[in-house]
Amino acid sequence: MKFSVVTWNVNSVRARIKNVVEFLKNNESDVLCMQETKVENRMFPKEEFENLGYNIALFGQKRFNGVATVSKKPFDEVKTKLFEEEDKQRRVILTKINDITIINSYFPNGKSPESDNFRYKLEFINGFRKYIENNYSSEKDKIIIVGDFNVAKEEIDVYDVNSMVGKIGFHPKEREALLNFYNWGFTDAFRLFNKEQEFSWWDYRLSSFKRNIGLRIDYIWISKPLINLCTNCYIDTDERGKEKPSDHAPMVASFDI
DNA sequence: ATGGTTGCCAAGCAA
Repeated sequence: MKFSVVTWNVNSVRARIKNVVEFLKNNESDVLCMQETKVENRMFPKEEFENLGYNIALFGQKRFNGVATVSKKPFDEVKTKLFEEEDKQRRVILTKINDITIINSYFPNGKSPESDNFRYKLEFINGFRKYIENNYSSEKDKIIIVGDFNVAKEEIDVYDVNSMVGKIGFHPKEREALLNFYNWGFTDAFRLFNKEQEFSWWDYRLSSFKRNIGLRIDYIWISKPLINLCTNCYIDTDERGKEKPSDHAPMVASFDI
C-alpha cells in the first residue's frame, strides 16, 4: 500500500492556506508535516484540513516557530516536548501511525555563528540526537525525521561553497552536529533517488529563486527498516514558483508499506 | 554591496 509523507516549511500556515489546500488536493498526501506555522493552536485553520479528511496534531505558538502534522490515518500517538533543548520553543512534534514514527522538526535558524542563537542551534541538534539514540534503534524501529533542519548537509547542497564559508546554514560546527545526528543511522531519502544538485529553499530577496541561488536544508531521513520500503523522494520545486509561495518547497517521500 | 523580501501584527524582530 502506498504511503506518502511530505515535509514543508510553509512560513505561516494562515498566509499559505490556499497553496497548502491546493497541494493536498493535487497530491492526496497521506501525511503532511508543516513547519513555521506561526500560529497558536486555537487559531490554527483546522477546518480546511478536516474538510479534506485529515487528522491534525498541533504544537504551535504565537508569531514564531510552530509545527503541525496532518494525516489521513488517525494518529496512534502524539508527543511533544521530547527533549530539554527544545522545551522553550515549539519546534518538534512526534506522531506515530501504525508502526511508523514521524518526527516533524523545525531546527533553529541560528542567526549568525557568533550569536547565542547559534549556540542554541548546536544544543538543539545535540539534544535531539541524544533523544533519538536513547529511545530508538536504527536497525529495528521505523522512524522518519522530517523538516527544516536549517543546515545544508553536503557541499552539493549549497549553490556556491565559497560564498557559504563560515555562513549560517553551512558553518563547520553546525554541519558537524548535523552529520553526527545523521550518523546515528539515518538515510537521506532524497539522495536514494537524486544524484544532482537540488535545493529546497530560496531566499525571498534578490530574485534568488529565478537565479536558482538556494540551499537544500529540508530533509526526510529514514531508519534502516524503511530504506527498502521507500519508492521515491523528490522536491516539488514548482511550488516555489507559484503565486505567494513559501520560501521553501515541499519535499515528498513515497513508501510501499 | 551589511542591501534585499516576507510574515506577524502594527514596531521591530526573525528568517
